[in-house]
Amino acid sequence: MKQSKLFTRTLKEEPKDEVSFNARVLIRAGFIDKLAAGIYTLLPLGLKVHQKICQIIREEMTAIGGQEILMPALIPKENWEATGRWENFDALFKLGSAELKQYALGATHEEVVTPTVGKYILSYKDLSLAVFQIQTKFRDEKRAKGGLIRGREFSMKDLYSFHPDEETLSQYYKIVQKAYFKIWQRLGLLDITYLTYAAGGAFSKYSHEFQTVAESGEDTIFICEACKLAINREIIDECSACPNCHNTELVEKRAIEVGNIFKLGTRFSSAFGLKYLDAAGEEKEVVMGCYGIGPSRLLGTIAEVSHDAKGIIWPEAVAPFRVHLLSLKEDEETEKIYKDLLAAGIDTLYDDRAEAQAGEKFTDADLIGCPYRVVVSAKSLREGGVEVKQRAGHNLEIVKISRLVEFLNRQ
RNA sequence: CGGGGUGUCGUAUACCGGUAGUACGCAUGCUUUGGGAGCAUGUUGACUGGGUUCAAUUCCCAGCACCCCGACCA
Repeated sequence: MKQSKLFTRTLKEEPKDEVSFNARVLIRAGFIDKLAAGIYTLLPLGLKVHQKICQIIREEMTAIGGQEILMPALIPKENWEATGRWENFDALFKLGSAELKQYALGATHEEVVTPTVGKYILSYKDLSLAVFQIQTKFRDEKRAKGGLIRGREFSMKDLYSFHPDEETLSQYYKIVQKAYFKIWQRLGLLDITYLTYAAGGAFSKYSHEFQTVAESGEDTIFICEACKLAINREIIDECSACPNCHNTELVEKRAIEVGNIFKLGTRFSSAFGLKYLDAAGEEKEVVMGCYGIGPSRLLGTIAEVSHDAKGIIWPEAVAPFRVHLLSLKEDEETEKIYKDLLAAGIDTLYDDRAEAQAGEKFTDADLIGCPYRVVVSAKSLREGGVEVKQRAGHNLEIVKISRLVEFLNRQ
Protein backbone atom coordinates (compact mmCIF):
# COMPACT_ATOMS: atom_id res chain seq x y z
CA MET A 1 0.00 0.00 0.00
CA LYS A 2 1.31 3.40 -0.94
CA GLN A 3 0.84 5.84 1.85
CA SER A 4 0.13 8.69 -0.55
CA LYS A 5 -3.04 6.83 -1.51
CA LEU A 6 -3.98 5.60 1.96
CA PHE A 7 -7.30 6.67 3.38
CA THR A 8 -6.78 8.35 5.89
CA ARG A 9 -3.78 10.26 7.19
CA THR A 10 -2.44 10.79 10.67
CA LEU A 11 -3.42 13.77 12.78
CA LYS A 12 -0.93 16.05 14.40
CA GLU A 13 -3.14 16.87 17.36
CA GLU A 14 -4.94 14.49 19.64
CA PRO A 15 -8.72 14.71 19.62
CA LYS A 16 -9.91 16.81 22.54
CA ASP A 17 -13.14 14.90 23.08
CA GLU A 18 -11.45 11.61 23.83
CA VAL A 19 -9.62 10.80 27.02
CA SER A 20 -9.01 7.08 26.77
CA PHE A 21 -5.62 6.28 25.36
CA ASN A 22 -6.79 3.70 22.85
CA ALA A 23 -9.27 6.09 21.26
CA ARG A 24 -6.80 8.96 21.19
CA VAL A 25 -3.99 7.03 19.60
CA LEU A 26 -6.14 5.03 17.19
CA ILE A 27 -7.89 8.18 15.98
CA ARG A 28 -4.64 10.10 15.68
CA ALA A 29 -2.96 7.30 13.78
CA GLY A 30 -5.92 6.96 11.42
CA PHE A 31 -7.17 3.52 12.47
CA ILE A 32 -10.67 4.51 13.59
CA ASP A 33 -13.10 7.39 13.36
CA LYS A 34 -15.76 8.27 15.90
CA LEU A 35 -19.32 8.69 14.69
CA ALA A 36 -20.98 9.05 18.09
CA ALA A 37 -20.35 8.00 21.68
CA GLY A 38 -19.29 4.36 21.61
CA ILE A 39 -19.74 4.07 17.85
CA TYR A 40 -16.69 3.94 15.62
CA THR A 41 -15.80 3.37 11.99
CA LEU A 42 -12.89 1.05 11.31
CA LEU A 43 -10.73 2.81 8.73
CA PRO A 44 -8.39 0.81 6.45
CA LEU A 45 -5.61 0.44 9.02
CA GLY A 46 -7.99 -0.40 11.85
CA LEU A 47 -9.94 -2.79 9.70
CA LYS A 48 -6.78 -4.68 8.74
CA VAL A 49 -5.86 -5.19 12.38
CA HIS A 50 -9.43 -6.17 13.20
CA GLN A 51 -9.46 -8.72 10.38
CA LYS A 52 -6.22 -10.24 11.61
CA ILE A 53 -7.57 -10.54 15.14
CA CYS A 54 -10.74 -12.14 13.77
CA GLN A 55 -8.76 -14.57 11.64
CA ILE A 56 -6.74 -15.78 14.62
CA ILE A 57 -9.92 -16.29 16.61
CA ARG A 58 -11.58 -18.01 13.67
CA GLU A 59 -8.69 -20.44 13.25
CA GLU A 60 -8.68 -21.39 16.91
CA MET A 61 -12.43 -21.84 17.04
CA THR A 62 -12.35 -23.97 13.93
CA ALA A 63 -9.56 -26.03 15.46
CA ILE A 64 -11.83 -27.06 18.35
CA GLY A 65 -14.64 -28.06 16.06
CA GLY A 66 -16.52 -24.78 15.92
CA GLN A 67 -18.40 -24.26 12.68
CA GLU A 68 -18.76 -20.70 11.52
CA ILE A 69 -22.18 -19.30 10.76
CA LEU A 70 -23.59 -15.79 10.54
CA MET A 71 -26.82 -15.03 12.30
CA PRO A 72 -29.07 -12.02 11.74
CA ALA A 73 -28.65 -8.84 13.74
CA LEU A 74 -32.36 -8.16 13.49
CA ILE A 75 -34.16 -10.45 15.90
CA PRO A 76 -37.97 -10.59 16.30
CA LYS A 77 -39.54 -9.71 19.63
CA GLU A 78 -41.07 -13.20 20.00
CA ASN A 79 -37.65 -14.78 20.32
CA TRP A 80 -36.77 -12.47 23.20
CA GLU A 81 -40.13 -13.03 24.84
CA ALA A 82 -39.49 -16.76 24.84
CA THR A 83 -36.65 -16.23 27.30
CA GLY A 84 -38.11 -13.25 29.15
CA ARG A 85 -35.32 -11.03 27.98
CA TRP A 86 -37.49 -8.60 25.96
CA GLU A 87 -38.26 -7.05 29.34
CA ASN A 88 -35.24 -8.11 31.38
CA PHE A 89 -32.30 -7.30 29.17
CA ASP A 90 -32.18 -3.56 29.62
CA ALA A 91 -29.41 -2.90 27.12
CA LEU A 92 -31.53 -4.08 24.19
CA PHE A 93 -31.98 -1.69 21.30
CA LYS A 94 -35.62 -2.16 20.39
CA LEU A 95 -37.15 -1.00 17.18
CA GLY A 96 -40.45 -1.25 15.34
CA SER A 97 -41.06 -1.63 11.64
CA ALA A 98 -43.66 0.25 9.60
CA GLU A 99 -46.01 -2.69 10.13
CA LEU A 100 -45.52 -2.39 13.86
CA LYS A 101 -43.64 -5.63 14.04
CA GLN A 102 -41.06 -5.32 16.79
CA TYR A 103 -37.43 -6.35 16.81
CA ALA A 104 -34.33 -5.98 18.89
CA LEU A 105 -30.86 -5.64 17.49
CA GLY A 106 -28.73 -8.57 18.52
CA ALA A 107 -27.01 -7.95 21.85
CA THR A 108 -26.27 -11.67 22.15
CA HIS A 109 -27.57 -14.59 20.15
CA GLU A 110 -28.92 -17.36 22.36
CA GLU A 111 -32.39 -16.38 21.15
CA VAL A 112 -31.39 -17.12 17.56
CA VAL A 113 -28.95 -19.95 17.83
CA THR A 114 -31.07 -22.11 20.14
CA PRO A 115 -34.17 -22.39 17.93
CA THR A 116 -31.96 -22.64 14.85
CA VAL A 117 -29.93 -25.62 16.00
CA GLY A 118 -33.13 -27.08 17.43
CA LYS A 119 -34.26 -27.79 13.89
CA TYR A 120 -31.30 -30.09 13.37
CA ILE A 121 -30.54 -31.59 16.77
CA LEU A 122 -32.90 -34.54 17.05
CA SER A 123 -30.92 -37.34 18.60
CA TYR A 124 -27.84 -37.93 20.70
CA LYS A 125 -26.09 -38.67 17.42
CA ASP A 126 -26.30 -34.97 16.56
CA LEU A 127 -24.37 -34.00 19.70
CA SER A 128 -22.06 -32.44 20.67
CA LEU A 129 -22.20 -29.45 18.35
CA ALA A 130 -20.46 -26.08 18.41
CA VAL A 131 -21.20 -23.12 16.14
CA PHE A 132 -19.80 -19.63 16.23
CA GLN A 133 -20.02 -16.32 14.46
CA ILE A 134 -18.13 -13.06 14.35
CA GLN A 135 -20.65 -10.31 14.19
CA THR A 136 -21.58 -6.82 15.22
CA LYS A 137 -23.39 -6.60 18.54
CA PHE A 138 -25.58 -3.77 19.75
CA ARG A 139 -26.00 -2.88 23.39
CA ASP A 140 -27.60 0.28 24.68
CA GLU A 141 -24.95 0.95 27.30
CA LYS A 142 -26.01 3.60 29.76
CA ARG A 143 -22.61 5.10 29.37
CA ALA A 144 -20.24 4.25 26.57
CA LYS A 145 -16.67 4.83 27.62
CA GLY A 146 -13.06 4.01 27.13
CA GLY A 147 -13.03 4.28 23.34
CA LEU A 148 -13.22 0.77 21.93
CA ILE A 149 -13.43 -0.78 25.38
CA ARG A 150 -17.13 -0.20 25.94
CA GLY A 151 -19.12 0.78 22.91
CA ARG A 152 -22.77 0.60 21.90
CA GLU A 153 -21.86 -1.19 18.70
CA PHE A 154 -18.94 -3.59 18.75
CA SER A 155 -17.75 -6.83 17.23
CA MET A 156 -18.02 -10.11 19.03
CA LYS A 157 -17.10 -13.69 18.40
CA ASP A 158 -19.75 -15.80 20.07
CA LEU A 159 -19.43 -19.54 20.18
CA TYR A 160 -22.31 -21.73 21.38
CA SER A 161 -21.92 -25.37 22.27
CA PHE A 162 -24.60 -28.04 22.65
CA HIS A 163 -24.15 -31.22 24.64
CA PRO A 164 -26.06 -34.29 25.77
CA ASP A 165 -25.11 -33.77 29.41
CA GLU A 166 -23.28 -31.65 31.91
CA GLU A 167 -20.15 -33.77 31.78
CA THR A 168 -19.59 -33.34 28.06
CA LEU A 169 -20.25 -29.62 28.48
CA SER A 170 -17.57 -29.45 31.17
CA GLN A 171 -15.09 -31.24 28.96
CA TYR A 172 -15.72 -28.89 26.08
CA TYR A 173 -15.63 -25.89 28.40
CA LYS A 174 -12.06 -26.84 29.25
CA ILE A 175 -11.19 -27.24 25.59
CA VAL A 176 -12.45 -23.73 24.88
CA GLN A 177 -10.39 -22.39 27.78
CA LYS A 178 -7.28 -23.86 26.20
CA ALA A 179 -8.17 -22.45 22.80
CA TYR A 180 -8.62 -19.03 24.38
CA PHE A 181 -5.13 -19.17 25.84
CA LYS A 182 -3.80 -19.99 22.39
CA ILE A 183 -5.54 -16.89 21.10
CA TRP A 184 -4.02 -14.69 23.81
CA GLN A 185 -0.67 -16.14 22.99
CA ARG A 186 -0.99 -15.39 19.29
CA LEU A 187 -2.12 -11.88 20.10
CA GLY A 188 0.87 -11.31 22.36
CA LEU A 189 -1.34 -10.95 25.43
CA LEU A 190 -0.66 -14.26 27.13
CA ASP A 191 1.60 -12.96 29.88
CA ILE A 192 -0.88 -10.38 31.08
CA THR A 193 -4.15 -12.22 30.56
CA TYR A 194 -5.65 -14.18 33.47
CA LEU A 195 -8.35 -16.75 33.72
CA THR A 196 -10.59 -15.02 36.23
CA TYR A 197 -13.37 -16.35 38.40
CA ALA A 198 -16.46 -14.17 38.16
CA ALA A 199 -20.10 -14.21 39.06
CA GLY A 200 -21.77 -17.21 37.50
CA GLY A 201 -24.82 -17.48 35.34
CA ALA A 202 -27.95 -19.28 36.38
CA PHE A 203 -26.26 -22.61 36.07
CA SER A 204 -22.82 -22.73 37.65
CA LYS A 205 -21.46 -21.08 40.74
CA TYR A 206 -18.82 -19.13 38.85
CA SER A 207 -18.28 -18.14 35.29
CA HIS A 208 -14.85 -17.46 33.87
CA GLU A 209 -13.59 -14.28 32.36
CA PHE A 210 -10.31 -13.60 30.66
CA GLN A 211 -8.90 -10.38 32.01
CA THR A 212 -5.98 -8.53 30.45
CA VAL A 213 -4.10 -6.42 32.94
CA ALA A 214 -4.20 -2.74 31.97
CA GLU A 215 -4.14 0.46 34.00
CA SER A 216 -7.15 1.71 32.14
CA GLY A 217 -9.23 -1.44 32.73
CA GLU A 218 -12.77 -1.16 34.05
CA ASP A 219 -12.50 -4.21 36.26
CA THR A 220 -10.51 -4.91 39.37
CA ILE A 221 -9.10 -8.40 39.74
CA PHE A 222 -7.07 -10.17 42.43
CA ILE A 223 -4.30 -12.29 41.00
CA CYS A 224 -2.62 -15.44 42.31
CA GLU A 225 0.72 -15.19 40.53
CA ALA A 226 1.68 -18.78 41.27
CA CYS A 227 -1.40 -20.30 39.65
CA LYS A 228 -1.90 -17.58 37.03
CA LEU A 229 -5.50 -17.29 38.16
CA ALA A 230 -7.51 -14.31 39.26
CA ILE A 231 -10.72 -13.45 41.05
CA ASN A 232 -12.98 -10.62 39.96
CA ARG A 233 -13.67 -8.09 42.71
CA GLU A 234 -17.40 -8.72 42.27
CA ILE A 235 -17.06 -12.12 43.97
CA ILE A 236 -14.16 -11.46 46.36
CA ASP A 237 -16.46 -11.51 49.35
CA GLU A 238 -17.44 -15.12 48.79
CA CYS A 239 -14.15 -16.25 47.27
CA SER A 240 -11.15 -14.48 48.75
CA ALA A 241 -8.46 -17.09 48.18
CA CYS A 242 -7.00 -18.62 45.03
CA PRO A 243 -9.46 -21.35 43.95
CA ASN A 244 -6.54 -23.60 43.06
CA CYS A 245 -3.91 -23.26 45.85
CA HIS A 246 -5.96 -21.32 48.42
CA ASN A 247 -3.28 -18.66 48.59
CA THR A 248 -4.69 -15.45 50.07
CA GLU A 249 -1.77 -13.22 49.06
CA LEU A 250 -3.47 -11.88 45.97
CA VAL A 251 -2.28 -8.96 43.90
CA GLU A 252 -4.84 -6.31 43.03
CA LYS A 253 -4.79 -5.06 39.42
CA ARG A 254 -7.01 -3.23 36.97
CA ALA A 255 -7.93 -5.25 33.91
CA ILE A 256 -9.96 -5.34 30.71
CA GLU A 257 -12.32 -8.25 30.16
CA VAL A 258 -11.36 -9.57 26.73
CA GLY A 259 -13.35 -12.79 26.83
CA ASN A 260 -15.75 -14.79 28.90
CA ILE A 261 -17.14 -18.29 29.01
CA PHE A 262 -20.41 -19.43 30.55
CA LYS A 263 -22.08 -22.69 31.25
CA LEU A 264 -25.65 -21.93 30.29
CA GLY A 265 -27.04 -25.32 31.27
CA THR A 266 -30.59 -25.76 30.07
CA ARG A 267 -31.84 -22.23 30.55
CA PHE A 268 -32.18 -21.57 26.83
CA SER A 269 -32.89 -25.15 25.79
CA SER A 270 -35.93 -25.20 28.05
CA ALA A 271 -37.12 -21.83 26.80
CA PHE A 272 -37.08 -23.09 23.21
CA GLY A 273 -37.83 -26.75 23.86
CA LEU A 274 -34.43 -27.89 22.62
CA LYS A 275 -34.47 -31.64 23.31
CA TYR A 276 -32.97 -34.80 21.89
CA LEU A 277 -33.58 -38.53 22.12
CA ASP A 278 -30.86 -40.45 23.91
CA ALA A 279 -29.75 -43.98 23.04
CA ALA A 280 -32.55 -45.42 25.16
CA GLY A 281 -35.12 -43.38 23.20
CA GLU A 282 -35.71 -41.07 26.12
CA GLU A 283 -36.24 -37.34 25.57
CA LYS A 284 -33.68 -35.08 27.27
CA GLU A 285 -32.82 -31.41 27.33
CA VAL A 286 -29.72 -30.21 25.53
CA VAL A 287 -27.06 -28.63 27.77
CA MET A 288 -25.47 -25.45 26.45
CA GLY A 289 -22.39 -23.29 26.85
CA CYS A 290 -21.52 -19.90 25.40
CA TYR A 291 -18.15 -18.31 24.88
CA GLY A 292 -17.44 -14.72 23.88
CA ILE A 293 -14.47 -12.67 22.71
CA GLY A 294 -14.60 -9.05 21.58
CA PRO A 295 -12.32 -8.40 18.58
CA SER A 296 -12.96 -4.65 18.50
CA ARG A 297 -12.33 -4.46 22.21
CA LEU A 298 -9.11 -6.43 21.66
CA LEU A 299 -8.06 -3.85 19.08
CA GLY A 300 -8.39 -1.19 21.76
CA THR A 301 -6.82 -3.39 24.42
CA ILE A 302 -3.68 -4.04 22.39
CA ALA A 303 -3.29 -0.30 21.83
CA GLU A 304 -3.68 0.20 25.59
CA VAL A 305 -1.08 -2.33 26.61
CA SER A 306 1.41 -2.17 23.75
CA HIS A 307 2.66 1.33 23.08
CA ASP A 308 5.28 3.91 24.01
CA ALA A 309 5.29 7.68 24.02
CA LYS A 310 5.58 7.76 20.24
CA GLY A 311 2.74 5.47 19.32
CA ILE A 312 1.46 1.95 19.03
CA ILE A 313 3.70 -1.14 18.95
CA TRP A 314 1.68 -3.81 17.16
CA PRO A 315 2.51 -7.46 17.73
CA GLU A 316 3.48 -8.92 14.37
CA ALA A 317 0.48 -11.21 14.23
CA VAL A 318 -1.98 -8.32 14.05
CA ALA A 319 0.07 -5.40 12.70
CA PRO A 320 -1.66 -3.59 9.82
CA PHE A 321 1.52 -4.07 7.77
CA ARG A 322 4.66 -6.00 8.60
CA VAL A 323 7.00 -3.44 7.09
CA HIS A 324 6.81 0.32 6.89
CA LEU A 325 9.06 1.38 4.03
CA LEU A 326 10.24 4.99 4.09
CA SER A 327 11.80 6.76 1.17
CA LEU A 328 13.92 9.80 1.88
CA LYS A 329 14.32 11.26 -1.60
CA GLU A 330 15.38 7.93 -3.04
CA ASP A 331 12.13 7.14 -4.77
CA GLU A 332 13.41 5.13 -7.70
CA GLU A 333 15.47 2.84 -5.53
CA THR A 334 12.66 2.53 -2.98
CA GLU A 335 10.04 1.78 -5.60
CA LYS A 336 12.12 -1.21 -6.69
CA ILE A 337 12.50 -2.41 -3.11
CA TYR A 338 8.76 -2.01 -2.58
CA LYS A 339 8.02 -4.23 -5.55
CA ASP A 340 10.50 -6.84 -4.33
CA LEU A 341 8.92 -6.89 -0.89
CA LEU A 342 5.44 -7.29 -2.35
CA ALA A 343 6.66 -10.02 -4.69
CA ALA A 344 8.10 -11.82 -1.67
CA GLY A 345 4.71 -11.63 0.06
CA ILE A 346 5.82 -9.13 2.68
CA ASP A 347 2.92 -6.86 3.50
CA THR A 348 4.36 -3.37 3.19
CA LEU A 349 3.18 0.17 3.75
CA TYR A 350 5.31 2.38 1.50
CA ASP A 351 5.62 6.01 2.55
CA ASP A 352 6.07 7.46 -0.91
CA ARG A 353 4.86 10.96 -0.07
CA ALA A 354 7.10 13.38 -1.90
CA GLU A 355 5.95 16.39 0.08
CA ALA A 356 6.41 14.88 3.54
CA GLN A 357 9.47 15.77 5.58
CA ALA A 358 11.77 13.07 6.86
CA GLY A 359 10.71 13.84 10.41
CA GLU A 360 7.09 13.54 9.49
CA LYS A 361 7.69 10.09 8.04
CA PHE A 362 9.55 8.89 11.11
CA THR A 363 6.89 10.26 13.41
CA ASP A 364 4.13 8.58 11.42
CA ALA A 365 5.98 5.28 11.32
CA ASP A 366 6.34 5.33 15.10
CA LEU A 367 2.71 6.32 15.56
CA ILE A 368 1.28 3.69 13.22
CA GLY A 369 3.54 1.09 14.77
CA CYS A 370 4.36 -1.53 12.11
CA PRO A 371 6.93 -4.05 13.43
CA TYR A 372 9.71 -3.20 10.96
CA ARG A 373 10.78 0.16 9.61
CA VAL A 374 12.92 0.14 6.50
CA VAL A 375 14.49 3.48 5.54
CA VAL A 376 16.00 4.12 2.13
CA SER A 377 18.11 7.26 2.05
CA ALA A 378 21.28 8.65 0.51
CA LYS A 379 22.93 7.95 3.83
CA SER A 380 21.83 4.33 4.07
CA LEU A 381 22.83 3.69 0.47
CA ARG A 382 26.23 5.18 1.14
CA GLU A 383 26.53 2.75 4.02
CA GLY A 384 25.72 -0.11 1.72
CA GLY A 385 21.98 -0.68 1.83
CA VAL A 386 18.85 0.17 3.72
CA GLU A 387 18.29 0.76 7.38
CA VAL A 388 16.10 -1.70 9.26
CA LYS A 389 14.74 -0.97 12.69
CA GLN A 390 12.28 -2.87 14.85
CA ARG A 391 9.48 -0.75 16.25
CA ALA A 392 9.83 -2.49 19.59
CA GLY A 393 13.62 -2.15 19.80
CA HIS A 394 16.37 0.41 19.47
CA ASN A 395 18.90 -1.20 17.17
CA LEU A 396 19.42 0.01 13.66
CA GLU A 397 20.86 -2.37 11.16
CA ILE A 398 22.12 -1.68 7.67
CA VAL A 399 21.01 -4.47 5.37
CA LYS A 400 22.10 -4.94 1.77
CA ILE A 401 19.20 -4.45 -0.61
CA SER A 402 19.84 -7.82 -2.24
CA ARG A 403 19.46 -9.50 1.15
CA LEU A 404 16.54 -7.52 2.56
CA VAL A 405 13.80 -10.05 1.82
CA GLU A 406 15.89 -12.87 3.23
CA PHE A 407 16.71 -10.77 6.28
CA LEU A 408 13.05 -10.00 6.99
CA ASN A 409 11.98 -13.58 6.43
CA ARG A 410 14.58 -14.76 8.90
CA GLN A 411 13.20 -12.52 11.67
C1' C B 1 -30.20 6.90 34.90
C1' G B 2 -27.97 10.66 38.98
C1' G B 3 -23.85 14.26 39.42
C1' G B 4 -20.01 17.35 37.15
C1' G B 5 -17.48 19.55 32.93
C1' U B 6 -17.06 21.28 27.88
C1' G B 7 -19.22 23.11 23.08
C1' U B 8 -15.22 28.99 18.58
C1' C B 9 -12.50 27.30 10.97
C1' G B 10 -10.86 20.35 9.13
C1' U B 11 -7.61 19.95 13.96
C1' A B 12 -5.67 22.38 18.47
C1' U B 13 -6.57 26.85 20.75
C1' A B 14 -6.90 32.73 22.16
C1' C B 15 -9.77 36.87 23.21
C1' C B 16 -14.19 39.45 23.85
C1' G B 17 -21.29 42.71 25.59
C1' G B 18 -19.78 46.44 19.83
C1' U B 19 -15.00 44.50 12.90
C1' A B 20 -13.40 36.84 16.13
C1' G B 21 -7.17 36.24 16.35
C1' U B 22 -3.14 32.51 16.18
C1' A B 23 -0.83 27.76 14.91
C1' C B 24 -1.24 23.43 12.16
C1' G B 25 -3.95 21.65 7.96
C1' C B 26 -5.71 22.51 3.00
C1' A B 27 -4.71 25.23 -2.11
C1' U B 28 -0.88 27.69 -5.39
C1' G B 29 4.29 28.95 -6.27
C1' C B 30 9.44 28.78 -4.96
C1' U B 31 13.12 26.79 -1.70
C1' U B 32 13.93 22.48 1.53
C1' U B 33 14.42 16.72 2.93
C1' G B 34 17.54 12.02 9.01
C1' G B 35 12.73 13.51 13.64
C1' G B 36 6.09 17.23 11.83
C1' A B 37 11.47 22.78 7.56
C1' G B 38 11.07 27.98 5.37
C1' C B 39 9.01 32.23 2.56
C1' A B 40 4.84 34.35 -0.06
C1' U B 41 -0.30 34.38 -1.44
C1' G B 42 -5.00 32.26 -0.64
C1' U B 43 -8.99 29.24 2.03
C1' U B 44 -12.35 28.07 6.09
C1' G B 45 -15.40 29.17 12.17
C1' A B 46 -19.06 30.96 17.35
C1' C B 47 -23.97 23.54 18.58
C1' U B 48 -29.59 24.67 18.35
C1' G B 49 -33.71 27.46 20.22
C1' G B 50 -35.47 31.16 23.49
C1' G B 51 -34.53 35.34 26.97
C1' U B 52 -31.94 39.95 28.76
C1' U B 53 -29.79 44.19 25.97
C1' C B 54 -29.48 49.69 21.57
C1' A B 55 -26.15 45.51 20.56
C1' A B 56 -24.99 38.41 22.46
C1' U B 57 -20.02 34.18 20.06
C1' U B 58 -19.64 36.41 25.08
C1' C B 59 -24.64 36.98 30.27
C1' C B 60 -29.25 33.85 31.61
C1' C B 61 -32.65 29.55 30.54
C1' A B 62 -33.85 25.17 27.84
C1' G B 63 -32.52 21.48 24.43
C1' C B 64 -28.80 18.67 21.94
C1' A B 65 -23.84 16.61 21.59
C1' C B 66 -19.32 14.94 23.60
C1' C B 67 -16.13 13.81 27.92
C1' C B 68 -15.52 12.47 33.16
C1' C B 69 -17.33 10.28 38.12
C1' G B 70 -21.07 7.03 39.97
C1' A B 71 -24.94 3.37 39.23
C1' C B 72 -25.62 -0.42 35.44
C1' C B 73 -22.84 -4.19 32.41
C1' A B 74 -27.35 -11.20 30.50
